[in-house]
Amino acid sequence: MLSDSERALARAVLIHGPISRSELTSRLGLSPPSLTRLAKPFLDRGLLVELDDRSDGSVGRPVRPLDVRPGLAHFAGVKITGEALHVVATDVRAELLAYQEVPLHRRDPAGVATEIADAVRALGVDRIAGVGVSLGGAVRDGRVEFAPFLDWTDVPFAQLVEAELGVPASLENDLVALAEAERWFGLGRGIPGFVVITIGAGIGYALVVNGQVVHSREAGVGLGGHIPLGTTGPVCHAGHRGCAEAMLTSGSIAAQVSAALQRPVDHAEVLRLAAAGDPAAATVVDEAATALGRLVAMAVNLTLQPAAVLAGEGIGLFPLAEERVRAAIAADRDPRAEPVRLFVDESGFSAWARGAATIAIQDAVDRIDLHRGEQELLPTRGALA
Amino acid sequence: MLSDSERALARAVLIHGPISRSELTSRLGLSPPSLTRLAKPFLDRGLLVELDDRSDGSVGRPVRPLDVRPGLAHFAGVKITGEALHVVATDVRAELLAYQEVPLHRRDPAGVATEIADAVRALGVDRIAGVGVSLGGAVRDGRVEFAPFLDWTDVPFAQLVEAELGVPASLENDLVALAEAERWFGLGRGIPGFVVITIGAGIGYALVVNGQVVHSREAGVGLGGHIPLGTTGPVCHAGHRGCAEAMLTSGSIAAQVSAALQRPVDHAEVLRLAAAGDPAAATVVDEAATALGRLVAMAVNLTLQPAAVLAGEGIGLFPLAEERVRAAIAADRDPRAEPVRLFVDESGFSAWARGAATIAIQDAVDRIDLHRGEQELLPTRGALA
DNA sequence: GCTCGTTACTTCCGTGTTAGAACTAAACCA
DNA sequence: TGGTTTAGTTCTAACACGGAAGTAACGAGC
Repeated sequence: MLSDSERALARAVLIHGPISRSELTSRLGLSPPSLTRLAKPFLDRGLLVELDDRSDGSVGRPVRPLDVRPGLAHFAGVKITGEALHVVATDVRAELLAYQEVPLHRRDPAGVATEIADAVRALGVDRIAGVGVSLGGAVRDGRVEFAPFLDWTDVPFAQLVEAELGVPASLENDLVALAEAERWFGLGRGIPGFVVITIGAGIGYALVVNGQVVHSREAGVGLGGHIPLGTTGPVCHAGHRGCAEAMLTSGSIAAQVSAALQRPVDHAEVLRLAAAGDPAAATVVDEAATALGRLVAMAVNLTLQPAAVLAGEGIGLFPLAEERVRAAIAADRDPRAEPVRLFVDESGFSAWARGAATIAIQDAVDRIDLHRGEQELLPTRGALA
Repeated sequence: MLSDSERALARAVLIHGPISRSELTSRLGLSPPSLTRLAKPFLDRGLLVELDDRSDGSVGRPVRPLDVRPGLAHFAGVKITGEALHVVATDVRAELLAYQEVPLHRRDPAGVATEIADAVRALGVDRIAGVGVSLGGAVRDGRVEFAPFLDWTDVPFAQLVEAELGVPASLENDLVALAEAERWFGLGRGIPGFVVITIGAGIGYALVVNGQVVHSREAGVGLGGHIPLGTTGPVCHAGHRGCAEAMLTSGSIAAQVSAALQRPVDHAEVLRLAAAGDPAAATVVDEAATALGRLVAMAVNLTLQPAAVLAGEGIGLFPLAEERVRAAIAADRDPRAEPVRLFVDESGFSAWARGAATIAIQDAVDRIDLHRGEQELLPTRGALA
């Protein structure tokens, strides 16, 4: 519906706005006349607005930056895990308006769709123009091809959610969605390539190269989890010693400390103990930090991308042992190579749902039709009611 | 000089030709009228020709495939190592016409340029339209920014070679050039993404994602070489035990077998001994094969690209222990993931020079001017004389 | 306080690229 | 011999783009 240039303009303003036309010309490689022509329909329809950004002191005519109209629409994002739904409402830039975790009672597609609809409605955010859903597994064209933790195969899940909520639903793999969020609105904004590593219940991995998330059949499989990182660590459920899963997942870290202390401790308590100086917890956290550094180093070495975004609910160990992580990266990296830029997304679980919302936002941009209808980003009135 | 569509057409015919206009429409996303219009100037100037590909049995009007005019031009490719020049002459599709290795006597830029010019002329191939030069190090815009093995810093080497030979010279990092060759004319043709791993005097690594070679400041540094692959192997010159360099380079393999046999053997002899069943050589080769498999598995896991091209002068060990390599890959890979497609370029040293020639070919395509001059791909008469 | 320079943006218009519709070309087939 | 199928061409209208020139809105300097 949008031409390539129109879509590029919409994305650039969404990601980098407020932004002047003159900066857009260099960023998009278009001439000033083209910018005027392209921006007009967006302004006419009220999708974009011109800000009155009065003189900043420099000479010349002041800029009239373009921005997305405030309050244009809201979006919902839902990450499905085996036990719960993590649900967010965001604005058009994926800024959080509300976040909630609700337990998941049913596992069948129709039941999950119903619970998603209830949870999104319960956020109490109006004017939701789209909902994004992400989960671990293989996803294509709105269908869940394969989701092991729910035991789903070839489920047309987007249309189920769409039918329940009455707004367009978008479906994506959870790691691809997270990578998209970091690329558009997150820590990776403006960086052409980076790896995304998440630690939590499992190890997640995604990759951005040349400003594009690598979509691969591989994305749903969790290949990063079994990279060998040490020879002394515990054994993961697949039988590898010292692999990423064994060294870094919350469960494995908690189990190691529990064994050392002879009492059950959970991951959060491990971090508290380590921060308080408990030697057993500190040792495990230090080992994990070294393993994380090795994983980052291998990933950036083999992808040729000298930047990494760390995220996930288990990333709390990073602040406790940042020096160890950086030392391990440096040890596995050629000193002539660029230093690795590390970005840590400490938002935990909500980062996943924010990723899902980003997918909904991206799809909404692609649905804009400048030649028809009313407020294109918004659903029919009362759809969520 | 060429528009985007013209360049896309030229590249598609070069890479996939002979190819019909109708197949080009779907490949380039253009309409039949556009194909007619775009192809005409190429045909008029004699750069492309229509083949008389008589009826293939199917119904309908027979196709008139487009192809590059036979014998349109030749290209030279030169790979510089510390001790020698590897020089090839090729046709426009980087098919080898001649190959020669000549020892390098001088190390200064002007001297190397002179020896390159002599070596290219000595090939005795006429109508050379461009020369490509590749070497290990950081390269940009025809300048060698940094080449440790020659001790060069910021040398405008392309213009030196151009002045010596009188034909356009192109300069590129050796691994990027090799990856470009595999992508356009080699084993990776038609595959959207793959990793390139070379073994020989060193370990080389390059990456193709979304049909594009990843150009990175990192490319010249050799980051793949110190990936840890085993705990039992020898120690590399940087002090890592069991890293890719220690396990896989020709020198390290020869040294291990020499130590075991108490006499000096070179890499070629190691392969002969291993093939003949010598236990010491076979053990070292098997260990190397396992390490190679681990390296491939890690690279494909972390780049999300389920294909790998293996090349380099040390790849002779692959046929001897292919099963070990594949077993090692499978062991480090999730069984749910796609099987890794392995391509082995056994052309040894000439693959490097062919990569350099590919860079010259790519640059020649970009130099085509349909609105001026005579035979654009060819240099002024007698330039090489 | 007027002009001048500077930067931002717009209007006008010519150019070049694109694809739809209709057409021609060249085969097989009944 | 005429219908069917596939390939490719011609004609033409739409349109996206940028160059040239014009307008807008500021600060600076006299």
